[in-house]
This record gives sequence, structure tokens and C-alpha cells, in this order.
Amino acid sequence: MGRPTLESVARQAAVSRQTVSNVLNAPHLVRPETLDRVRAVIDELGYRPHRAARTLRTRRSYLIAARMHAPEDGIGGAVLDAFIHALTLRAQEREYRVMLFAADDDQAEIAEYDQLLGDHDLDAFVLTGTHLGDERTAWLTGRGAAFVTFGRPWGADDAGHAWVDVDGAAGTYDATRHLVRRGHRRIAFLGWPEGSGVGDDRREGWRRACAEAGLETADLTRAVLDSLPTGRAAGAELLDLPDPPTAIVCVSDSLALGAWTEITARGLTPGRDVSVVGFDDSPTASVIGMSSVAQPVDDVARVCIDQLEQLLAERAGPAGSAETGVPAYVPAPVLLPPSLVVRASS
Amino acid sequence: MGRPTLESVARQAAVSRQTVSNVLNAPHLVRPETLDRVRAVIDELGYRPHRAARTLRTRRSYLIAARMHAPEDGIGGAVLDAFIHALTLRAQEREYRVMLFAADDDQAEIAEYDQLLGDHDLDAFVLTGTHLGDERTAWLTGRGAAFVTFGRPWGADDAGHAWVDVDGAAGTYDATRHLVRRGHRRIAFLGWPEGSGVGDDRREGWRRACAEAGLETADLTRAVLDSLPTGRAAGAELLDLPDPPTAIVCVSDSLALGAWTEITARGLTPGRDVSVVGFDDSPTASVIGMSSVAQPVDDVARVCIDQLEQLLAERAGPAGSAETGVPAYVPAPVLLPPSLVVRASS
DNA sequence: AACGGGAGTTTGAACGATCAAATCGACAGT
DNA sequence: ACTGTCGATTTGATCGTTCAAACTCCCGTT
Repeated sequence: MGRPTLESVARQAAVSRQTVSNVLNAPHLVRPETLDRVRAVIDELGYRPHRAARTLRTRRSYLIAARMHAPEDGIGGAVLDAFIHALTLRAQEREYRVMLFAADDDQAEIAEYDQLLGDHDLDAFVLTGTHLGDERTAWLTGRGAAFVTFGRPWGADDAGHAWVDVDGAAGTYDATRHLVRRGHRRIAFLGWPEGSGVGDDRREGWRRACAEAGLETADLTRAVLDSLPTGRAAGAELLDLPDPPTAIVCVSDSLALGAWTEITARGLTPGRDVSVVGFDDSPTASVIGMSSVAQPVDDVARVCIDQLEQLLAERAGPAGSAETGVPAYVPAPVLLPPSLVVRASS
Repeated sequence: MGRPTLESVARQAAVSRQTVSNVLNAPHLVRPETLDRVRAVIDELGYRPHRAARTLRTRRSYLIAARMHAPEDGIGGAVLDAFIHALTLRAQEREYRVMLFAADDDQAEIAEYDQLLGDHDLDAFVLTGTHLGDERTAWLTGRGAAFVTFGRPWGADDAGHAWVDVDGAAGTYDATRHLVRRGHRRIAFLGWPEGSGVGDDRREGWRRACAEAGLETADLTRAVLDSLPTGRAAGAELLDLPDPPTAIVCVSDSLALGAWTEITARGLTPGRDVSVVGFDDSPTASVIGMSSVAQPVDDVARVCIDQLEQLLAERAGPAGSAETGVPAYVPAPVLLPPSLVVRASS
């Protein structure tokens, strides 16, 4: 009477439980006629395997964990939210589900990993915001957990794990080249303090483009923490230079909006008097017409799920888990190009 | 050895499985000394119950499903993202987890409910964006599933289900009163077409405040779909009136930003020449300094989890499920007040 | 001394799936 | 006709937990 189980399907199709199970998990083992008959019954009864039972036996949950970040100032967070959305969608297409968790810092995040791994048999993790000295990846590797990071393994050449990232340097390079083509000769970079992988990488793209175009960069770069007020202050500094820049490439939309605010406060018009290009293409940038480098979050999500499936498939076969010293299989990393969205501000 | 189980804890503590289980789930049944002894062993071995096994037996998963919405234009979506974040946090505090799913429309959402309920034994759902003629609630009620909605049951007086909402009318009322106090006599409302519960409610708050202050409202309201361009066009219409408004209260930040764009395009300054108040307090509003009505998403999330716990606790006791005609217990609905964030634009 | 009752604990079955090994029939080779 | 092999299917055990019923003391009654 209740929901159909393997048992009831088996009875109805006059076969055994295991055969029904095989129809679903190893159809090549089943004779074609039997296959058809069982499948017909499955459809008729609307049978669907019970995840908890399957998980109990196989230790696979079809669940992927992702951290939901605190909204911060609301500018930068939008990219991650969009990424989580894309991830949910792509995971769902492959019969996986995304489970969320919240954490304030890396240690708390690791504590949650432990919980999730122990309580829910999580299949895999998707980490965002990798940074120098990231302890999370080592912890997960140590536990033999499958995971992908959205973000390179900053600091190490060979990560030893799967990762996808967006080529930030290419983004700022494109943005700078675009400004050069528009005739700008003094292009500044508004970035984060040295030492953040992401920030240094993006600065490097700007520097390279300037070098190639034979432009001066000395004194044209500023480094501040990521917020609107700090961006505004740094923007003011740049505009106050004896020979001020005519364009500013920024490491984030937060800083870009800060600069933007300062520019308009001086009665200047972004794009006409001073050009500004942000990074992350936040909704705010779109609304006010600010150019920005957009990350292809949907593609990132797609690749993440691809890599996870490879990892999990591999894991199902040759058991190269934590205890054995066998180096686990690692899919090739992927670096995706961002795209410059040109608006009135440049 | 592998991870500890009830069995291994039981052996170590020289009791039976069931006693260990009781220590965790029904401590009042266990003699105090035994309780201490078993608890000591649990700590020592680091035992944690296995969710899948528990779910298999009890049909409870400690999982709550929530829909991740498509980013749309990125303005309005931010509130929902913040809500999901708050929900994750609050759920986590009570040992629940949030599982995401994506859907394009109500029908697709219902299909996902079916999947989730069948495959993962979901404990409860949190619905967002209720609207007139919403089929989702009836479907879930029919299935006997526990759920709360963030949004009133528009159209029906008694929902027959738990809900939490933000008092939109109170928000626009406050915004309007605020403008009245600042001396405005012609205050317009930029809203959505008649027939959306949320939109009509918010318009009503404005109308009431105007009526109380003895202000004219005729021809001072516009109704357009939610987007920046439509908002801008409607804003232009209002500004072109023979006797134009000096302030505009908007049903959303999207429309408000549209109006804002039109105002600045005319060389006018929001807040000095024409005041604008939006709704939802998006990051963009914050950045450009636009006043807006903020929804207390964190409180909403908290109440949602509270109500769900009540529902699930009730369900565990007196079985008033789908088949029995017994009207299920329904927690009292909660209507939370929003808060006006005043910035330079008003 | 036999009985009833309750507190505390144990035992066996069940949840619904998969794994590993056993079974069965058909068919080929000698 | 015997043996061995292979493909297809079945059987019994198992994952870790909770439910329901049974059991064991111990104590107070009569």
C-alpha cells in the first residue's frame, strides 16, 4: 500500500529484488526481455529508490555541500550567490543535490565538513574563495573527501586536487587593453593589499597590458581593503595626483563603486572625464552603467560538477582512498576566461 | 577501526544498543548512573548517529528544502539570497540542514517537491514568493508535507498553513509618513499592475498615509512590470505631469532605480529636487544612497524555523496526517514590520 | 509466599537498499 | 555422458538505527 519498494516491484514483475536493483544500477547484467518487463513495472508503480536506504548501504548520498557566504557589503557576494544558484541547477541535472552550510571562517568551515561528512555521508564539497595558506584543502585531502575548489590553489603549483578558476589577470588585461584602444595613456589600478592571490593576479593583468602598450605604471596603483569607503579614498588619492590617471581599472566592483562615488562627487562624469572598470559585474554596476569584468559563473558551476562526477566515478572503481598511499586521480584543472562588459563608464 | 556505531558504544559501555539509543533520544528512560557512563563512552569514541540509518527507520531527514531563485535582474533577488543565507544559519543552529533546488515555475517546483519528498524524505519546505492562485500550498497540504511560507496566503483569509510575512503596507506607510514630515505634499506611488498581492498591499500603505495626511492621490500612481526601464518610463510620466510629484514611493528597488535614473538624466538630484524611496534595500540602493524599506530577513528566517519545529514536533506526537480528517495543527502566522532606511534620496 | 506493577534494560524485527556468494540452465568441448 | 564455463537470476547477510515487545529485578500488597 505505501510507497513501492524494490520488494514490491520484484513481486509484481515476478523477479527478485536484486534483479530489479540490477535493472537500475547494472542493466548490462539483465536479459533484455527481463529489463523491459521490470522497467514497465517500475513505471507503472512509480517506483523510485529510497535514498536513505541506498546511502546506508553504499555510503554515497548524492549530496554536495557548499558554503553560503555572509552577505558582507552585498556587492561582491552577488557573484557567489549566482554561483550557488548555477551549481544547484547543474547538480540537479545530474541527480545530485546541494546542501548548504554557514560558517564564519575557515576553522568553522572545517568543523562543518566534519559534521557533514560524519552525519550525512556527503559525497563532495565545493569550496569557494581559496586563498594563500588555505587549510581547508589539506584537511579534506587528509580525510579522503572529494572536492573541487572554485579558485586556484594559490601558492602551490600542483594542487593535488581538482579546481576551476576564472582567469582574473586576463580580465584586467582585457579591460586595460580596451582602455588603451580608447586612447587612454594613464591607466591606474585600484587593488587589494599585496598577498592575496586573487588580487595580485588581477593587478598583474593590468601591469602586463600597460607594459605591452609602453605605459607608465609607477605610482598609479593603490592597495586597500575591499569596501566602498576605502575605494573612494584611494580613488581620491589617484585623482589628486599631479598627473592624474584618465582611467581606473579596479580589482572589485566595491572599490570601483568607491572610485565612482568620488568621481561623481567631484562633479565629474565617469566614462567622459575619468573611465572606471570594475570586476564581478554586480547588479549595481549594471544599474549605474559601469563597465565591469564578468565571471562566467554558470560555466564554472558546470565544470565543478563535471570534475566532481569524474572524481566520484573514479572513486567507485579503483579504491585509492585515504589509507592507501596511492595518489588519487585528479582531473585536469580548468581556467576560464572572463568577459568584459562595456558600459557607459569606459 | 571504522567509525563508531551504536553497537560499538554499547559494547564499550557494557549495555545494549537500545540503551545507548535511549541515552540520546529518551534520556528520561535511563538510570542516571547508566546515563553518565554511556555518555562518557560516547564522548570518548566520538560517536555520532548516522543520519541515513536514522532516516531509513524514522522517515525523518532533518532536511529542509528551499528554492534558489534565478538571479533575474539582480536587484530584487538579493533579498531572497539573504533570506536563504539566514535560513541556513538558523536551521544549522537547530541541527537541520537546508537543501536547495532550482525550478523555473510553480509546476516545476511542485515536481521537485515530489522528487525531494520521495527520494530524500524531506522534513519540510520553505516557500518564498507566495501569490494569488498559488498551487504549491494546496499540493503540499494534500501530500501532508510540513511547510512554511515566506509570504501571506494572498486571497484566502485563513491559510490553513504556517506563514511569516513582512508588512509591506506598513513599510510604504512609514515611507510616505516620513516624506510628509519632510514637507512633501505631492507624493506619487510607482507600483506593479493590480492583482499582485504584494504590490496591492504596498500601494495600500501609501494610499492610507496620503489619506490620513489629506493628500491628493489621483493620477499620482503608476503601475508597470518590475524592471529598471519600465520604472524609468513611468518615472518620466510622473515628472511630466502638469503638477508633478516631489516624491516617489516605489514598490521595489528596481522601479525606484528606474525613476532614479530618469531623475538624474534630467539633471535633477534625487533627494533635493525629487525624493525617491525604494523597497527591499538592495545593495545598489545602499551604494548610491537611495532610501529604501528593508525587510528583516533574519527575523523571518528565525520565525520560519521556529514554526517548522513546532509543526514537526506536533507531527511526531498526535498523528494528524494526510489520510485522517483531523485538521493539522497550524502555528499562528507572524507578520513582521519592515524598517525604513533613510538615505540622501529623501 | 504469591502477586502485581513499574522502572530499567535487552532482544528480535524492521526500514529499503546493495554486496557477495550461491544457484540454475544452457551450451560447448572432449 | 561428463565436465566446465558463462550468462542470468536468486538468496542470505549487512549497513546503523529505532520500534515493539519481552524480560528482569526490586518493591510494596495482601
